[in-house]
Amino acid sequence: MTPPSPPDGPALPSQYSPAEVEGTLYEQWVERGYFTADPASGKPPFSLVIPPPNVTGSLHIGHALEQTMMDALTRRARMRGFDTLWLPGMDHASIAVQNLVERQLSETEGKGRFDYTREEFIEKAWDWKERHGGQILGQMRRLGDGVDWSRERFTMDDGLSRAVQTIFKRLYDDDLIYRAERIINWCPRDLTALSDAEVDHADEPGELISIRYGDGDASIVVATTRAETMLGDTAVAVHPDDDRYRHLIGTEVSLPLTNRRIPIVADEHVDPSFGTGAVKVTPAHDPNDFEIGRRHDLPMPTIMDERGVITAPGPYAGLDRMEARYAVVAALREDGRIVAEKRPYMHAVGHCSRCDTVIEPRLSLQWWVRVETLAAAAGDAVRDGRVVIEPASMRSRYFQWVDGLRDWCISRQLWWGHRIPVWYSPDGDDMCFGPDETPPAGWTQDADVLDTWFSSALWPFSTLGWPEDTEDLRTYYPTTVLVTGYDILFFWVVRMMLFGLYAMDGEVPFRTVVLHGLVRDSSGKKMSKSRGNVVDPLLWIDAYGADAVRLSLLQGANPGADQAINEEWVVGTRNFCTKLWNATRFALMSGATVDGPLPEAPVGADAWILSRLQAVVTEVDELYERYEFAKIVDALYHFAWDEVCDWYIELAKLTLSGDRAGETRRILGEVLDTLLRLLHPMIPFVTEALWTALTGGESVVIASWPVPDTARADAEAEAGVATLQHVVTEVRRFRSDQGVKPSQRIPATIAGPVDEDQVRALLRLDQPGPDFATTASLKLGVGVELQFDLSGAIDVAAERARLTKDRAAAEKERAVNAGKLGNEAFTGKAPGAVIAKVRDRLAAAEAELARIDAALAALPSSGGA
RNA sequence: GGGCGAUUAGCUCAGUGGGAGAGCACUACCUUGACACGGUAGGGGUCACUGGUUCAAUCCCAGUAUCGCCCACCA
Repeated sequence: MTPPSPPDGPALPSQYSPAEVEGTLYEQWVERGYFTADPASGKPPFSLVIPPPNVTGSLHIGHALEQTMMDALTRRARMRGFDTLWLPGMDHASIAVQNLVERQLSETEGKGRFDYTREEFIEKAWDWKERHGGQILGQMRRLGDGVDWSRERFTMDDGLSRAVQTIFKRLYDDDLIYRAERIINWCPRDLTALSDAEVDHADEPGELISIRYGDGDASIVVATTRAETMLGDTAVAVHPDDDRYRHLIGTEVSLPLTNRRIPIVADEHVDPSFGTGAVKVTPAHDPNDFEIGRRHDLPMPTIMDERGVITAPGPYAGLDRMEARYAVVAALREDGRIVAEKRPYMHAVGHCSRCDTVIEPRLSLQWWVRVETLAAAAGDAVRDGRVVIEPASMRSRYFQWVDGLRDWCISRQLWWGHRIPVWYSPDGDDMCFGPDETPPAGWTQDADVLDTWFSSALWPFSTLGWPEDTEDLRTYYPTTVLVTGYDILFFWVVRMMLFGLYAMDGEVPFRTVVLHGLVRDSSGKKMSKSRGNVVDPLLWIDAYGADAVRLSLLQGANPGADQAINEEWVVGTRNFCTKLWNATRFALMSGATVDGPLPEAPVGADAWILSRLQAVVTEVDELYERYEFAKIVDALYHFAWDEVCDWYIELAKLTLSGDRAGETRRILGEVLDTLLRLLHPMIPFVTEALWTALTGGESVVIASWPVPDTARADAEAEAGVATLQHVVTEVRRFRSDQGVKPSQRIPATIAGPVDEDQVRALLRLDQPGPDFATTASLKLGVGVELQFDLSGAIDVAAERARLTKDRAAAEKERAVNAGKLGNEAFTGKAPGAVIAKVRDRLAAAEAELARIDAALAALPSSGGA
């Protein structure tokens, strides 16, 4: 018998090689325009923007996870008939790029940033961007990201720059952007202000120094962790109700090491129970002290420059702040001023999230976004469900951020970035200008640039053409879904909410936010360069294929939860791809067909697998709605491997040579066709190769997403296969216990409600011959009985041990359920369904006991028999 | 200092008020014509601890311990 030749399509090599499979597929997809959105298509839109990676970055494992999730969502949506836009692009990464370029210039030309004009430096930065930036874009192609390259954007391209300037002016005109002198977080290394979000706090051992200010009755003891700041003290504050100091309020003390006299003021902010209850006040170098200074109209001398070098006149001028700290403490000690020193003193210290330098609070004139009304709108949009955050457990984190938001410092003393669109007249008047306006001659533009996150916050609409009223903007905004890590909820998500609602007249930037966790190494540690435990996903892609990397990441992607990954798991998913490969090869060899109607009334395993197939499609759809990627992988993995490969294909081998072979060929084709389409969003390459080979179709990328045919649900067929599986498994276990090799054929009789041919084939049981003599029998719980001629002694001891073990389990089951039914509290209060279930289980356990007892009694009494 | 989450098999993690699960790892057997990147069978867990609620708790509540994360202007 020769099977019909397979349908047209690329021939399938016998070995799965990821590199060969993935080869040119991606470029082919791009060339064919599969990933290009078409607002004129008439299809409903499905849109999402990529969280723009830094232009400096390369693909790391976290990107790989995030992008695979997005790719899966996008590909599925496309298959479901949506006009799908996944918009790619990059962020200009203001500080990161500037630091890189500075370092490069210092290495290659031995010059610093200020050896260049601003224009020259920016030119160098663009140069760098063109030459070295965007490495990640090529890596995204390796991963298989189906993004619309025709719509790629960059946060500093012309359109986005217009968007930045436009919204700045609008906010400025609405009095939502203002300039003010306040204490900001200053990085003495990067020489710029930072927002609160760009400061990382860490508990560190420092020192707490208690210092006596003034002398005798008029003295007061204060404590500080930053002794050098005393040079800028302009007061000592105590609580107004503090009896210890009430008499001193309004008097002055002399500030040690200087000859200044400073007042003692009363301020509610002071906590009388902490320390001595007296606080030194350095208004220019501490946020609290600044507020106290404002309330009491204190002078606010700045005592160090932007690099953290002391400028206060005197012996400490010129010292770095840390050197000054030691020098000041030493001098105070010599002066007998130090009352106590606590060392180490653990306290939180702020660090620059970019360069880890200790932040210096600094009085500085900066630009701010007034967030109160914007944040209220952003909170409401989630509260009233216009934006859904998944998983729901992350919502509290969102509210924690958005409800406690303080004004956002947006100016940065950098060169690379969007320059603040405010100009100053020679007289010092300032005015904001929009992109199409020209400032008067002689006016000069503000020197600062904007926080990188300012432009990122516009990403969901600036990339679609805003402020122009474009077809893309009308079609794809609000975007359908945003996929990002929970660690970026504050930096990015909150800010997109602020600006999206503001710029788009209250329309949200995205309907659903899907937050994924962080990828950790195999021992659960956060990956970081300094730990040296980062893995380069490209190495794994080279070794095992993009599909394997993608699937192993999705396999661990439980909503909002961090996950660990290691190479073994990538190997595991590669093996799964191989399994699919071989299953498809089998189908092709067996003449599986994919065209024409399915058989109306298939029987046996054919009916069963169609029933299971439609159930799996339904399950996968439901899981996608909840973004449960790990569970989708689990469902498909087990369906493919356990049900399709281990059972259906094995059973199909029988029917393929029977008189209903045509039906099986068609259903085998249907099952694999559907399975490959279900898997395609997650493992696009191997499914493309297999699906085109199987079906001869153009591409699975544009194939339709499976629709569950609930009419194929067949409880009877499922029960039939369940019985078969039970019988086969039990007999295999018996054979294994008896040490009978799988290859050894055994004559046997089979009686009961099960397909005898299937049992014989799967278990290698021959028809009983004329000299058949029963040496062992198995009576199974499903009403099936088999008798074997093992032509020799069976291992009675092994069989007795097995049965005894089973009996113990059955007895325990019987006792537990009988106990429950004998408990009036249970029968009186438990729901009827639960009681019925317990009754059933008791009956089953009793039957099982009877079966085992009979089997035990039937065993020969001695081991030798 | 607040807040949140976690603790289930050797590892990484699902899970549910009523029979403890998966993957990997492990053991034994098997070159059965899709696949040894495979097949079959198997071993392994007082579901962190202590109390409480309930007919019934791995699941709900309280407390304890350990770990993790987020927030924070107590000098």
